[in-house]
Amino acid sequence: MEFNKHQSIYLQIADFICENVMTEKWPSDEKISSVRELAANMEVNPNTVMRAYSQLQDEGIIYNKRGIGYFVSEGASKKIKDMEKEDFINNELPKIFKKMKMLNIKFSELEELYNKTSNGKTNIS
Amino acid sequence: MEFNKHQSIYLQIADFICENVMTEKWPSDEKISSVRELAANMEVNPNTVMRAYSQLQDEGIIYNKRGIGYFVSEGASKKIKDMEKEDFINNELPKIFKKMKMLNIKFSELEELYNKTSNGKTNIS
Amino acid sequence: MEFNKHQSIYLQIADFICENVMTEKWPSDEKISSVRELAANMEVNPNTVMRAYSQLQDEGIIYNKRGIGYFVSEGASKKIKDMEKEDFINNELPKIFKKMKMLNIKFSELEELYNKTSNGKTNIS
Amino acid sequence: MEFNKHQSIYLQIADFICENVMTEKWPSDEKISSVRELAANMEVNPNTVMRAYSQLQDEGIIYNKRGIGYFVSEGASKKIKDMEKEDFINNELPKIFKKMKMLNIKFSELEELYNKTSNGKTNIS
DNA sequence: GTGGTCTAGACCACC
DNA sequence: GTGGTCTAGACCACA
Repeated sequence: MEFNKHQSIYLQIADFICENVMTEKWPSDEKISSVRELAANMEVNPNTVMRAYSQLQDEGIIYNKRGIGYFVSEGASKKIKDMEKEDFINNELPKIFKKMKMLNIKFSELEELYNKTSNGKTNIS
Repeated sequence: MEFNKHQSIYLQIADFICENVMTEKWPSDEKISSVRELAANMEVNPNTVMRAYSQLQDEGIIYNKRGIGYFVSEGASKKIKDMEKEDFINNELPKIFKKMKMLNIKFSELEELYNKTSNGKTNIS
Repeated sequence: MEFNKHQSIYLQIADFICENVMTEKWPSDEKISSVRELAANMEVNPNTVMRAYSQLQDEGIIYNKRGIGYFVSEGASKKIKDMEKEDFINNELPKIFKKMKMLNIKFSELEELYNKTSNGKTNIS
Repeated sequence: MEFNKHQSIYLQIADFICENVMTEKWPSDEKISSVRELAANMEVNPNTVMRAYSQLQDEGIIYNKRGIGYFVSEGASKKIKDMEKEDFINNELPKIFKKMKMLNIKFSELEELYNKTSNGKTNIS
């Protein structure tokens, strides 16, 4: 895994896990990789993975069975989706729209770009 | 000036300058505040301002006349706009669209939100 | 390490590193001294070393693994050589030749001097 | 006049004057531009020109007649030539040769480059 | 342990 | 007056 240098690694790992949970690639009550295993895969210090897991546990996304490992919480997928959606609409979108105005990007251009990126992936729908 | 604690001060100063240059509030060849002066205004250490100035000089946004001060470069406004636009389209938008898909937000919803935020500013005036 | 007073210390440190990289005394992906360690060795403030490292990182000569340290970039040796060679041929040589003309030094004299300095090192060994 | 940003302006002005003296474009006992005049031409602070003149006066390259102006000293041309030649041979050349070795530039390449730059300018001689 | 940022204060060369 | 560099020492986030 490659890391963006402008964000801490543990947050990027947490995001990576969230994505897998949200898309239900890792469904509820599934055991996720052990700290050491994931650390080895990602070529990262186990402490760093641990920190990501702790944070997700605090947020209720995953839970821990002592001596066994970490598991995806019931309803975690929906929970993440709701949180992210709220953040997206209330915090991110306003910034995006503001930036578009500053850069003189019209909404119609956005539509064009959206259609371009969608093509080839979402045929027929 | 108030600073966001999640980004370094010198970068926020650089952004602040970029905004003034981009909007041409500070036109080409205009002298900008001296290091010490800006530092005093912002209640910040001169070294911190210096760091912002140095970076902007490296990027060609401002230039220095020795013993006199820093000045806005020719064409800096356009340069910043181009850089930001490129970054927006190539880096930010793909992330946004990806997120929208994950969150099942349709483009039509985006349009709605856009129109909402635009109202009150662009109507009748 | 002793520093020349006509050039800033951080630049001399950067040059020192470049030399070690160029001659491949420090090969690719080798970890270089930590900021504090080098600062202690050179009896210099860590900030000063940091500044040298930052600049070299901007130039792509070294890279950073967070929390671990700085490493020599892939191909840095060749990169430095190319940069220096280009500078030598395009910027330094023209000045040298111009000076020679002004001082009425013929190319044959240069050759003589070159052979003199080479002697003692390349003869018989 | 355009100034190199890596050397102080007053030194570049001094060099400029030396060149004119050395090539005898400005012969002995010729009056040179007044401080103000040169400063205006070069778009530079008069203090900066003054500093260059002072240094050249200290070195005996020019002399001052109070109330009248600065003049080129007797034998200044030869004097400069001798100083520069000595410096060139004893200080600059060794550095140049050292650099050539580091960059694997052979003397024959130097010869080639020399012949290239000389052509077109020194025809027939 | 690592780097990264910031402060306070100093000194210098230069304009 | 301007910028540029350096020091000493602090604090923080991160691995």
